[in-house]
Amino acid sequence: MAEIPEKTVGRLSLYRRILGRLVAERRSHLHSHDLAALSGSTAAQVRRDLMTIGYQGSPARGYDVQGLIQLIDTMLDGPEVQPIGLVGVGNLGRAVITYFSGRRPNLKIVAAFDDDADKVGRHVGGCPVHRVSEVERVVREERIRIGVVAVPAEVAQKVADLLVAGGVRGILNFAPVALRVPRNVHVEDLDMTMSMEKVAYYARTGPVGDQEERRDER
Amino acid sequence: MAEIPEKTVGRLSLYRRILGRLVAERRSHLHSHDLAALSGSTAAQVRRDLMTIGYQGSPARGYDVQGLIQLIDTMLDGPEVQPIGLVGVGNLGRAVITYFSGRRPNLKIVAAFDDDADKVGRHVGGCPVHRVSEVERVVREERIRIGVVAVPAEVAQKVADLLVAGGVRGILNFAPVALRVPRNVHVEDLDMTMSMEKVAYYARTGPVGDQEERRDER
DNA sequence: GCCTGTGAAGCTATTCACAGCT
DNA sequence: AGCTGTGAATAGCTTCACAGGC
Repeated sequence: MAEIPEKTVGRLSLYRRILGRLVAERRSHLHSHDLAALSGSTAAQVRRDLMTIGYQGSPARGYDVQGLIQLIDTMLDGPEVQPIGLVGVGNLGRAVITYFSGRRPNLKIVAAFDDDADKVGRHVGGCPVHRVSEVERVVREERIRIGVVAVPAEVAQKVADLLVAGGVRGILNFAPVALRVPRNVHVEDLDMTMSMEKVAYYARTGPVGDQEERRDER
Repeated sequence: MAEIPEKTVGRLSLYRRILGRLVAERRSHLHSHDLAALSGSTAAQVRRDLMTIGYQGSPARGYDVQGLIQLIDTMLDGPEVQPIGLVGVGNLGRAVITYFSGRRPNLKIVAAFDDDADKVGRHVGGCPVHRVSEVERVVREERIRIGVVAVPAEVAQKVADLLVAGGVRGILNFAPVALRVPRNVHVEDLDMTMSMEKVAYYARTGPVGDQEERRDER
């Protein structure tokens, strides 16, 4: 299977979500420009992306919604369920657990970790909370391949080390630090502060253009 | 003032945070490769970034920490405080409010909005919660320029419209939809599902390379 | 006519590599 | 020797534009 470029993976994930909604509306086909409008992209971009994963449409009907979803599923998720472990059950951690419960059945948060005595031993969103010292053991035993770091910056590296020791292959990192991990572990940073500061910058200096033009009319 | 490219803005925000920690450690100067190591970037990248904002170092001592922080401050934040409004006081909304309280004094969440009767009229993290129907009025009255959308996807567009009507110039969007806004409003998407799916993809297919190599040794 | 698939062009971002300074 | 500043080269990503098909 060919390597899919990072940006493309992101868009495919977005396309899939949009297509899921279309299925609910009994829509069976759509054209590249439809998907472009719905995803805030361009028709050429959509065609290029689908080309990368080798999906074929027909000029007459466009792309088949069901078939496309299925292909994206196999490209991105693979066949089996991927168990996920999350460290840090604060507001953010809880939000993440809630967000994911049931949303993508193939990506399942199966264990949470926190050292707050009020949380250990209980369940949050159907997910058992263990002590942080148990990370390595549980990750290994449950064959968890993906870790979520939702702890303060000060302890993020320590937590990442534990996850890696347990054998995770990917980390979703909410802490605003550059984690050091072995090469074969993929880190995806999701940094709220950085995003907020980007918005602030563009809100302050951005284009003072015509009020009525809209993003997706390109 | 020149336009700073989007990617660079992100890295500058990261550099600033790192430099802040260095100040606490009484470090007065650092070289491009130091900042590169701390931020998970490369020395050439750091030099290029600092060049774009016109900061000068000396080959002997490197870059002055305090001066650099100050320049990034003026480049990114501007002089006055930017008030922020947040819609959706669920776990995620609360996490965002907590995250930002006090962290960057120039970016202050001054108003929250939710329709849950248990929340309206109370304070969350020192921030008053209004009814969603009040968004436009409060945004206008408080001169809020930045909105945070932390509501479910179904109502995100409606909320964005209210924020825009009130006059925001930038939106930080946590909802997994492509918001349609006027051209002069900057939208920054922060999509957990997408990031998680990216991690899952790379965790599954990523390099099976040598266990011991580390990210930042380039 | 309007669509897809795609080579080629165009753009943006990153990295190289080296002159110049200390 | 080791650093910064930067033109030039490279790599990566997006858009153009058009052939081919219904």
